Amino acid sequence: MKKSTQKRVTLKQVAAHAGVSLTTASMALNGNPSIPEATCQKVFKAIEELGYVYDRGAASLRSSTAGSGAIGIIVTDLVNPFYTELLIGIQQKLNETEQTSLLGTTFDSCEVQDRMISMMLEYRISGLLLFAAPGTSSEVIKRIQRFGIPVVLINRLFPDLPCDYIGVDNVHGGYEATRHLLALGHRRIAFIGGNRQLYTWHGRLQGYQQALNEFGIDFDPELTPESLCNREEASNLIEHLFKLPNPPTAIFSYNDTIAIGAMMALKSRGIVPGKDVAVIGFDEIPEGLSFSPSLSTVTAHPRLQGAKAVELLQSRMSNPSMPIQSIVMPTELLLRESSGEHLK
Amino acid sequence: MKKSTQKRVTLKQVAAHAGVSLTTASMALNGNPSIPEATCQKVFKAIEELGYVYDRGAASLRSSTAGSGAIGIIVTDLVNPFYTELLIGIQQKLNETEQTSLLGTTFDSCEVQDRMISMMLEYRISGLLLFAAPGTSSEVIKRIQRFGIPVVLINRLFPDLPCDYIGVDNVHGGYEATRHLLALGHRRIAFIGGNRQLYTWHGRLQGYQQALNEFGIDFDPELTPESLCNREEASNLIEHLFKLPNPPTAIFSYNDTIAIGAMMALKSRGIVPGKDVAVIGFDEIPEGLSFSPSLSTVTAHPRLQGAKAVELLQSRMSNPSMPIQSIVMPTELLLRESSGEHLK
DNA sequence: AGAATTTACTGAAACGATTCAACGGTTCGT
DNA sequence: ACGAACCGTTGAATCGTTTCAGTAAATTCT
Repeated sequence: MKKSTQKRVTLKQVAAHAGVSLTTASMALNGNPSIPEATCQKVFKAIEELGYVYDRGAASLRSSTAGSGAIGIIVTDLVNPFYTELLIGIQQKLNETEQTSLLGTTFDSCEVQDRMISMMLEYRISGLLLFAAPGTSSEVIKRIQRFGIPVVLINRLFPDLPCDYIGVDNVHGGYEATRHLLALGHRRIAFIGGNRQLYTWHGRLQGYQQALNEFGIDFDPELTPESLCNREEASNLIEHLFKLPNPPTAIFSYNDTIAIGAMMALKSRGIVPGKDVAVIGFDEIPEGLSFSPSLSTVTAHPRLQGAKAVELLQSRMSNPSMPIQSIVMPTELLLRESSGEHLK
Repeated sequence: MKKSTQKRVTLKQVAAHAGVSLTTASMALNGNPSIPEATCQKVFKAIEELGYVYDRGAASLRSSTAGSGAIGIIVTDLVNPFYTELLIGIQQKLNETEQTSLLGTTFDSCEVQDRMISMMLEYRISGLLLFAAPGTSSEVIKRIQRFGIPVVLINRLFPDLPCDYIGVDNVHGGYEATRHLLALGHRRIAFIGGNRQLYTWHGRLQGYQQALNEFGIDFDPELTPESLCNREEASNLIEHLFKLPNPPTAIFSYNDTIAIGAMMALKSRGIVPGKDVAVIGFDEIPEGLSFSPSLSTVTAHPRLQGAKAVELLQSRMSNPSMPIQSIVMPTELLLRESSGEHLK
């Protein structure tokens, strides 16, 4: 019942308690080399005894150039496990370096994203990991950069915008997946899900087309239906696709979530993925492994990508004049059950 | 190539540009009713024209009682989709109310958690949603409360600690699941995974025992092996369990992640879950629906729970003297394929 | 030994907002 | 017509920290 919402202990009180000046205390706290060990000890002892906690807001007020030290993370949609995997990688890395993060989820809305960015600017983040919502204008990013805040774009590249970027090799991933299906003997291969608003979609489509070309197969637009990235939409796609007079025998899916939705829809129609129809996804989400049949996929190494994104941001933060980096991570074709065997 | 890391525009400049005093500008910004519409317009026009961004750090410096306005979220382990679901619910709610969040992931380590809490205190969060790591001492929470920061505990209740709490009815959930299995004719029912460090584990076990009692079945400690919450550990559990002279015919799993790991292990041994062995999980993660057989589970409505946790924190923040709340959400038995049919 | 440097520390001015007491001017009540 | 109440506005103090310029004592240099 004690209403002891104690007033915050300030550094001034710490200084008094330690018998030094405010300035000395501040310097001791920041490990300024001109403060001798003994004095530091006194200050830290006082901090301990009084239960002092540092006020980052006040601190970053004076040193106006640096931000609060926190880094912002904006992702579009936690519902897609790929983002969760990415976030896990990011958080693990941040834990290592003991950094704090502001998290925002846009749920694919640009307005929400704008609001989020404004908020983060108000909180004076020191850096931003941005997984841009579809339709994001490059102006939005330029605005952040104008405040001197480093930005790392994840999986979404803006032409003509000087900005660090990390992504995966969508073209090669799409190429490898499609090529594998072609090598298995498939000739009607669909590329399903995702949409042309997505930067990654274009790359994966390009790889798909490249492989088709190599095998001298004509591109059939009917086999590349677009969709949002959820299971329900994927189900509709399958519905539509298997009503065609000449349905596909293999499916390369924009991502794993869609692949799983598609496989569920196939199964409910009595079509066995991995046997009647080959399926390959993209991303590598954990669910792909537990699904029957287990999902063959082009892995983007999402956790590693998250970790690398943090590393990139950190090097940018510690060295603002470093040349712009564009990291394209190699993809890897992960063959499991859903891609099936060679056609007889 | 413009090195135009422009200096931050301050409210003072805005005031000058609008032809009013700093005080007036501040009040206009905060919607103080004593500022007439016309003046507000002038100020907002100036804000627009100068590209002013509010500095929350500076603002929260003066009004020392309130924090920065951001709320902290600490979860243990994003790898378990349950937490992701919870986080989705939290983020959706926060988006509605346009609040910013600091996210920390402890990966089940108390030291990391301590560090995270300290950080969040330094950033002066206005409230904390805490999914406490196993082994967390109640002292840690008391410390936060001493700073006058509202805390909402999720799924982990500390006896004798006056603190808001939201969780699910573990006992009833465990009871219903077990009872259902008993009603199907099962008599060897295992309760697998989780461990006694977890508050929720005890509740679920209690419900399990209660149901067994009701059917006059002796509790067999061999049927309640503990484990960490991941698929590999679940697999080991199955390995061990099905080496017993008298293996179980039904499994009630501490959570869905373990249930899925267990079912994968069963399948790889040629045992068909939903037919040879009944399985029921707890939580309701999306993966449970795509798995074959689809996972019967006790849903904790994770997204709703996340949303409600935010609501609870918000009411506490707006009304600090409100009596302590303990919200226990009802569970619901979600019957799908894995629980099977009545034994012949 | 006297000057120059170093060492250990400090006072005071920032940083960008909030907030309180106070201002002159209009309107109201009686 | 006089004081009270109100309105729109403002100057100045304040929050907790950093940082610059400066000081007095101790050490080094020549």
